[in-house]
Amino acid sequence: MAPSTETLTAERILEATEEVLRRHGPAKATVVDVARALGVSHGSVYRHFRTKTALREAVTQRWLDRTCQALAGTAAEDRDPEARLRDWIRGLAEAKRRKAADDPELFATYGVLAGENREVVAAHLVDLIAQLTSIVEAGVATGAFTTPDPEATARAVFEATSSFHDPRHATEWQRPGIDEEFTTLVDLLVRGLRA
Amino acid sequence: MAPSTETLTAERILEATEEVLRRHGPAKATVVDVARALGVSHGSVYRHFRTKTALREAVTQRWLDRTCQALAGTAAEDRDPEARLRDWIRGLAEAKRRKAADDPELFATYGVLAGENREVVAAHLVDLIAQLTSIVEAGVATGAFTTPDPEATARAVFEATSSFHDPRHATEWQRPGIDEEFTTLVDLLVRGLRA
DNA sequence: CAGCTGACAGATATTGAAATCTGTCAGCTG
DNA sequence: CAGCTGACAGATTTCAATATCTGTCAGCTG
Repeated sequence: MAPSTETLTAERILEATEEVLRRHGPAKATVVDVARALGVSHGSVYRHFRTKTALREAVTQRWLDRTCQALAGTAAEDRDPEARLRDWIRGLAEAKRRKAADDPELFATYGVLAGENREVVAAHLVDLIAQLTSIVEAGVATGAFTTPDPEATARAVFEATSSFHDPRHATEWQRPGIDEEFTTLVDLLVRGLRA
Repeated sequence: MAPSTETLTAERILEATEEVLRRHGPAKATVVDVARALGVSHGSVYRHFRTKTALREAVTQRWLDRTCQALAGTAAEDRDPEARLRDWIRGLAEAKRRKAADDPELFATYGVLAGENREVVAAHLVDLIAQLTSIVEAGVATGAFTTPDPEATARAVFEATSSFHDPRHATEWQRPGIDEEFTTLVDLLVRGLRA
């Protein structure tokens, strides 16, 4: 790849890393490949990321943050909490399904990265559950929902729907009738939440 | 291992296969190992199982059937459906957790086998969901539960609790507070089921 | 002189030849 | 003669030599 005149930034390295991961897959993507894609020596990459592990961690976080930001809107809106809860969960499930369907190889690659970076994933889940908690709390405030512990309930709703958003279940997202199954489950959960 | 005077049966081969899998793990367990453990030539094993794949399938089914049978009792009892539903799900989750905790390596081995034998697993899930459906139907009959489609609802309850019984989530079964999370989720689901 | 390069040591991955395994079957054995 | 054996061909796995990669750093460059 042609050397660039632009400054070498962490962001540019992360972009190149994602591209290299897309091309080569998680097993064969090397720091040397990333440097080559940027037209620099691999030593320069190490100036921005201490280790290959740190680079992979950062690219994983970047990927997860994108999902988080897309949902933050729904979580912060000021309207019917029940509808927002439905929209939020559906948004999460559909975002994941779309990514898995659009580029299965890249999705599988990030599945591997997620497995390598449990702590980054854990922090991501904390973020997501915090968003969901805020919706449940809003529902309790309007009297739409009843629960002694909104945080625990939000976690329960999140786990209950995990087969529709956890990448480990991605192979099952193609079966027919999955939309009906999802709706049945969300209906059941919402009934359990209601006052 | 000393040659045995007993007749060589499919069941004896399956027992030996499980032992070999326990000792060597899924990657290194060979048909020759199984034959050696039984004191016969590997040709004899092929008299009972057409291929190594068929042998692994059979041993996987045997393993899954044991769980199924343990739960069939709870599903068939004649008492309060709500309590039975709670007991059944808890029984399923605890059986899996116990196996994972007692012999993590063997559990991981069967995780690999399950991944290799999706169809066997699918049939197992059909069985389990049928059991759960019979409990939900009993609840609808007594008026304890309300649902337009007991089978779909049973499936929803099964999927909702999958993070507590699906082996792919086994790494999370050690975290503290998991019992409370399980109880919170089952309470939520039961509330949704009630008339 | 801030940022980059490229040679280097140790760690990791690739490769291809040798060893082992799978699945078959003609013939042995009780 | 029903059931088992063991030699065999082709497929797969192992292993050790070879190549590549990671992470460092002294020195170059703009």
